[in-house]
Amino acid sequence: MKIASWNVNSLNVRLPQVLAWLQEHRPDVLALQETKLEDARFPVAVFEELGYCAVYSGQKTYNGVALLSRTPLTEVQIGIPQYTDEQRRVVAATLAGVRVVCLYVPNGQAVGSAKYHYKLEWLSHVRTWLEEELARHTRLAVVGDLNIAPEDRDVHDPRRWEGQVLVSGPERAAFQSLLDLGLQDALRLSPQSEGIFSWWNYGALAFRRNWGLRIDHVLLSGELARECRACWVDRQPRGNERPSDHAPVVAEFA
DNA sequence: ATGGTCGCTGTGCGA
Repeated sequence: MKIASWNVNSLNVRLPQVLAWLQEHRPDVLALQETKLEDARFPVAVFEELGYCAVYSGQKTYNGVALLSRTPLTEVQIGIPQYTDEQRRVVAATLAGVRVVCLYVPNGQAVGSAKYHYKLEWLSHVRTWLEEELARHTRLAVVGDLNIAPEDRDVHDPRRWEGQVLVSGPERAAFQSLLDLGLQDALRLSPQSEGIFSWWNYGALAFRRNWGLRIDHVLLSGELARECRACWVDRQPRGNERPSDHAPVVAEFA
């Protein structure tokens, strides 16, 4: 079993890259964020040709999430239950006995801004919901663009970033509160080299010099964490022509 | 080095 997540920053632009990546890596499930596509425009048929079914929740211009799976998706959940949010940022489904929650956490723009407060409120609603999801599903994976670099080692230049959005204390506390539910950061389950990031600013030098942040994550329930054999960031697509600013994160299971 | 770039829109905004 292989679970992957990728913020594609427009599925319309990135579709050829996503198709190529799916064919090369054949994950059982790929979670997408920032599809920026209304549901009527989601390219279901193209994915079906590759053997993937899809569930999606999108909107024009902003946000948009999807799950692509090689096996049928059941118990589909769009959005956070009991939290009204017009922004399309959440889709969850069950496949092959695994519950997968795909999140596109708000960016937050700047510490103290209205969008920052929305981010923290949104995360607290996610936490409440995931607590219930964990009670219902012992095999749970929470994946996506969480827009939080949880530790200084997830930041290329921690001093420069100190206190900024994506690394601020309240955001990191919100991330920790998800771990406190009993979720584990898959990438940190085994020893890692330094400088593993999943996002690099657009611009000629950022990726080449590895000026990045690790803000895309795979979080696993205890049962799935025990089955996890490896977790890595695939930097290859970030070097494509017209890349997304994010790279895929992949977790492999026994 | 967090926009010096993108994507989508529409002459600006969000990331």
